[in-house]
Amino acid sequence: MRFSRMFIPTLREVPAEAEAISHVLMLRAGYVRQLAAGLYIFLPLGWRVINKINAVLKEEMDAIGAQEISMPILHPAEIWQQTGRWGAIGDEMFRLKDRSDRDMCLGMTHEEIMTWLASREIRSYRDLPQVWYQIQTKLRDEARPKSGILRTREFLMKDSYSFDASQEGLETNYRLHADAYHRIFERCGLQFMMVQSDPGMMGGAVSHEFMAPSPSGEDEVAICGNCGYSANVELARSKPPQNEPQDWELEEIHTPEKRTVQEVSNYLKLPPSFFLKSILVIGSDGPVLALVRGDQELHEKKLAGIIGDHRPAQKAEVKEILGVEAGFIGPAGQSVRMIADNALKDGAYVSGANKPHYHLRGVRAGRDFSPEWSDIHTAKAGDSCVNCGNPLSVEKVIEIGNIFQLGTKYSSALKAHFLDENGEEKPIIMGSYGIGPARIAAAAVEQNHDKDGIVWPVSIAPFDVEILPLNVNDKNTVETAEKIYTGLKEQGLDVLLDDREERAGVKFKDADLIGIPFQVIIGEKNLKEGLVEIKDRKSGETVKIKTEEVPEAMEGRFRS
RNA sequence: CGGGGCGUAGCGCAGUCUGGCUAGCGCACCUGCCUUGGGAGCAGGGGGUCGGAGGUUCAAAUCCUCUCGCCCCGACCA
Repeated sequence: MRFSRMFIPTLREVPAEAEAISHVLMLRAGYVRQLAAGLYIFLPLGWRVINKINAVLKEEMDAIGAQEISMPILHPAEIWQQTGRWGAIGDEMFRLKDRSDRDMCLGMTHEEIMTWLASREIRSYRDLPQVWYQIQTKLRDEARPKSGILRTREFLMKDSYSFDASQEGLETNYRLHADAYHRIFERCGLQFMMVQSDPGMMGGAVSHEFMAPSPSGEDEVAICGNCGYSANVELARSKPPQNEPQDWELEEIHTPEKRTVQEVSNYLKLPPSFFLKSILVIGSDGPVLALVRGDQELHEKKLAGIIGDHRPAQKAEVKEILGVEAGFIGPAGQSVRMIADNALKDGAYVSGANKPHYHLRGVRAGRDFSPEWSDIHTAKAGDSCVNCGNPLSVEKVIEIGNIFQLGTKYSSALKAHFLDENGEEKPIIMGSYGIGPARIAAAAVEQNHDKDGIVWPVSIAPFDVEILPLNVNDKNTVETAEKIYTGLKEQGLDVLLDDREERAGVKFKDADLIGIPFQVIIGEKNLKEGLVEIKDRKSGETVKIKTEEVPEAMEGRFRS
């Protein structure tokens, strides 16, 4: 491809709207343009990257026996109503009506439609297993699209769905997908990890996420460097550092106007970890007092996993339900439902005394209050691993893929049944598996760039080699460039020839910005000695070689 | 949806508080000359409903009201 004829609108300056590094670089290097919030155009370079990623996806999916199909994006509401998601999903679903006033929606995922197909076509255990996938557009009316192509309202997704006759079959397909995902992300040159995740509204019991560490990531994972435990902080369990044992007698302490843990902590000169934080929430079955240690944060989702949807109590409600104003509440003597974090099982604590301007020192679980126990705090760096005790670290990550064991949630709802060996009718056991190609691209840029621009992993770069004839008015330079260009193409490489009539500096800057892995630099002076340079974009290393050695040198770089 | 910021040429911005000449600067773009190893130089040139609507005023990019859009933080996120 000739640079002069390819649409590569590079920018010298950073567009004001871009914040995330991948966003800035992909705009500047001419890979994408924004149409509206969360809607992106992929320009020729960007689309080449996506296609390279998709090719890897297809190879690896085909390799585990998955079959590519294509589903509509426009869906009838009826099927979504049958699984209950028409009602369960809120504003995030794009909804519309067709000309005959029939409710429709735009597909945000395809469990429903895939299961609908299975329900009509699969009759017998002999038809199973099946694994179907597609690489296709999803639409979600995100509350807040952000970070360029990391979170958009319309995006491509490789989604696959497995259909099995048994749990063992599901587990096999789940493992096959996990293995394929490892190969995919490795081939795409990403640093990544597989972590336990919360299945959320997808339903099902087991799920994992594939996470690429990056400061632009929206998620956080807790990682144990010792035993390998890793999980999204949404469900990561941890043990906060233990307190020194105290032999406090139960005693009321006057704490005038001191309400928050921080205030009382300063006042009593006692670290927050010796406090017991009481948080009253209102659930669907009434008020619940959540108890966490003073240095920990309550995790809403973990609590929701136990009591369901809930909201914080208002000040008036606190007084009405517990008989004391907020800031001085504590578990001792209260009779509402209590859920306490495991960290509070041992030791003595300071809590509110349920009496204005007083706190209680020496409160002990079992003696002074008897809650239900669970892990409801947010895991944070420095907490200990629940498996091995090693300190956990917490990292920001981009979610690049996920896998779910769905079970029979969708097959039961849509009557996707099969007859087993005994002639018994059973729901198909399903799994679903997703990867976002654009997120792979963005994560690759986040993880591979320098001050000059993008440094693409070879496997997903838009081109393998860029040729830079520095002076296109020099006949010898042009002829050499053309010869090398033709030769490399014949070798099967994707080659970009910067044939523009630009000064050398401009070509160097653009080449580094665009980030193609190798540059062949053709300058007049070297050429007089029959030499050209090959630059490795990643290391910055340059070697001079004879013109006729270029094909061999490039072959060597791509053979490995 | 809550909080904050921004909207002036393709991009980056100044001008807005304190209304007043023909709306300005850098880059990009076009023409010519020149130059060709890290975003050159000189000369000339094109490009603007100042996000939109309404209002105040002799006069509005600037003040007022409404509205649309984009970004960031939070909530949300199948």
